[in-house]
Amino acid sequence: MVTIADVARHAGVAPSTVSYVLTGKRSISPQTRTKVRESIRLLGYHPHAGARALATSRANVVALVLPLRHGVHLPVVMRFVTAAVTTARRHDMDVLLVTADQGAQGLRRVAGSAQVDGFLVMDVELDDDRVPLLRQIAQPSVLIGRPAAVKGLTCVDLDFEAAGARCVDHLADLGHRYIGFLGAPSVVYQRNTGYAQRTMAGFGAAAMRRGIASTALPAEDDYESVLASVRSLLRTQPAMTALVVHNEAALGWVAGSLRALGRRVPDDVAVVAICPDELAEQMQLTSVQLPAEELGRQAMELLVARLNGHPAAPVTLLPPKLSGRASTAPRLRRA
Amino acid sequence: MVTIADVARHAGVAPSTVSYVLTGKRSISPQTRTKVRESIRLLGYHPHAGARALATSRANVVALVLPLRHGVHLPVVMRFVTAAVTTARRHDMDVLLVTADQGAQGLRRVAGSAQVDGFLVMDVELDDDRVPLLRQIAQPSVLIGRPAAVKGLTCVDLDFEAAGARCVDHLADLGHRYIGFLGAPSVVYQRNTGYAQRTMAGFGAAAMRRGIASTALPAEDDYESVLASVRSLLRTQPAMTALVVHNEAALGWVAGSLRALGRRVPDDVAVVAICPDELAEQMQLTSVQLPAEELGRQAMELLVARLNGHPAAPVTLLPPKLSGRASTAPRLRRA
DNA sequence: CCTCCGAGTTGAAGCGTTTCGACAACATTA
DNA sequence: TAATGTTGTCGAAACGCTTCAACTCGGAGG
Repeated sequence: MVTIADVARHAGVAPSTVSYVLTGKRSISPQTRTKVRESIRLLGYHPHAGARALATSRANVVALVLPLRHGVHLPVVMRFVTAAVTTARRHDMDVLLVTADQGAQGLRRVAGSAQVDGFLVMDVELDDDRVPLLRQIAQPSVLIGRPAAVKGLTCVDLDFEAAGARCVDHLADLGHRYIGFLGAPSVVYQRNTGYAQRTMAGFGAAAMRRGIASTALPAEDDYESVLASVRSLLRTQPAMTALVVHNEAALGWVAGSLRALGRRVPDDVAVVAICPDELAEQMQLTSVQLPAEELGRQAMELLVARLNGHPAAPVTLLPPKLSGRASTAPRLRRA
Repeated sequence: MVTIADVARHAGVAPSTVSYVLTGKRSISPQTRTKVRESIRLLGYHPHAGARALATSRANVVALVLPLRHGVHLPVVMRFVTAAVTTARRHDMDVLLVTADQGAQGLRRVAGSAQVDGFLVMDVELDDDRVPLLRQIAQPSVLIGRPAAVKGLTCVDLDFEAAGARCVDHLADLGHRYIGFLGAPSVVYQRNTGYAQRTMAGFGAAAMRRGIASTALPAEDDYESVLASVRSLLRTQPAMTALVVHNEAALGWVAGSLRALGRRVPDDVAVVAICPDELAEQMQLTSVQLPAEELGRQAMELLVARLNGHPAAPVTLLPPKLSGRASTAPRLRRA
């Protein structure tokens, strides 16, 4: 391995001078600078990351903690990952992959060994057992998702309340007055999953605000259950002309269920989904997107900022974006 | 930060003793061992990764180089990643994420700075510009995929020849005598993508071997093109009763195209896909799987073996597995 | 009884950086 | 001219760990 001493010898200067050329922390005469640069190039010198980490107590690596639970939409995770990595690289940082199955234990290990300078934790739930740990450790962290208590944390999330509301507004603007909501499986609401509850809340509040009748039900992810839920919605509210679906797994069965119950999309019932854009595109559904790239980028930027000592707001919410597609159409005024 | 010296002081021994307790490289009396262990636990000591890397010239980290090209199937990549990470952790290694867009340049940087002990490179093509570099650098590497020249490398791959052949055999056993092959978009064959060509080759050879008439065509990934390709296949070989599809993007249009041309699946034309299992499951297609987990696991095991100085075969091929589903059915003997 | 040996422990020398204080050499000010 | 900065460079001391050579201390072997 070629060391800084080799470079120094080759350039006829002291090792410290080489270091200063590299870091720019002291003024160096143009002559020596170019001489050193040349030696570095010639010898193919790369600073030893470990040595540097030891000397500076900075690893220039951040940990990316990924969920691998069954049920997370993998393409979205990947999108997020690439955005995060790209952003990290732009700040000369590398990314260490930590899987959520390693748990709080794994985080403690990585943090304790000073392998990373910070953490980016995806898929944080309302009551996440990693949060207390993240508060303890020396390294700053940024969370994707929003736990119950965000004090002292830095969280980034899609504004799910606004997303739910956005769906209502879109449908209301089209003339719909009776709207249904098909949510995640009931277990998702049972374990405290923030985004599901928040979407519901936003949906409900918006409907009230616009004077619209709304009904909500969870949906399991098989055809029979979806059919049952949709039937139940229609029975409760026979005049229902629009449906908001916040359940990726159920999405595939919604149109079929409606059809089976004698309703066509969008003529009889309009559908708006809250889901990854590619799914919506594939099924030609009007949808509110899950902005994976934007989340990844933002989260990493915030983390880098915190690493550089800048403060950050506890919560950053991304505004929802709605893309109109074939599953909603202007509602004709009825008699 | 709590250092090894702190632990040593607390336990009343020398730092070196603590180190030996940790690494087990010298015999330590049971008393001191437990005493030291206790101090470690009490103080919450974790060895500083950088310092360790510096002293041992081993980072205990491997780089995972991921493709992010458009067109790779993200869920498969994720599956692969999780298997690789899990396996790495089992050997007390961590994983540094490197995206392919950082190119050979990025690999050189990571290798040069001794950040990692080895490389796991996904999605290697026949003529990959990273291969020469991988040969040069100090760290060993394992490739997923097979470049043209594998001498001195360690590659893991699905046996695509066998996969192509397996499809033919399955269909031949069901009584089919005229089989078509719908391949990747032609650009994929133009740039040298090993797996596509190998599958074709295996398919063709098996057909010859079984005395079966075969025709092959590429397919672009929109409905019109797929339809055109299928029509063309049927025109060339009107007696065709089975189709092997090696094109994830086209998969969705195949049944539709056949239907549009008056053929039902599986009664008129049986279909076998070579694709990720979940896609096949979703569309109820008989398929040869892409064993992402197995590839990830095997690749990482091989890499770890090489890191420990064990030699490894240049090429490890995983046998294809076929899962029967609704898109193929036994062929009735015709008059 | 002396020597030799092995088990257990230690001190110190690295590993490759960064960074602080010191020091020339020269320019500026009083 | 003497005092005072400024600029560019250097030497040496960390940073926290591993590991080698050396040492001590019982016990076994002659």
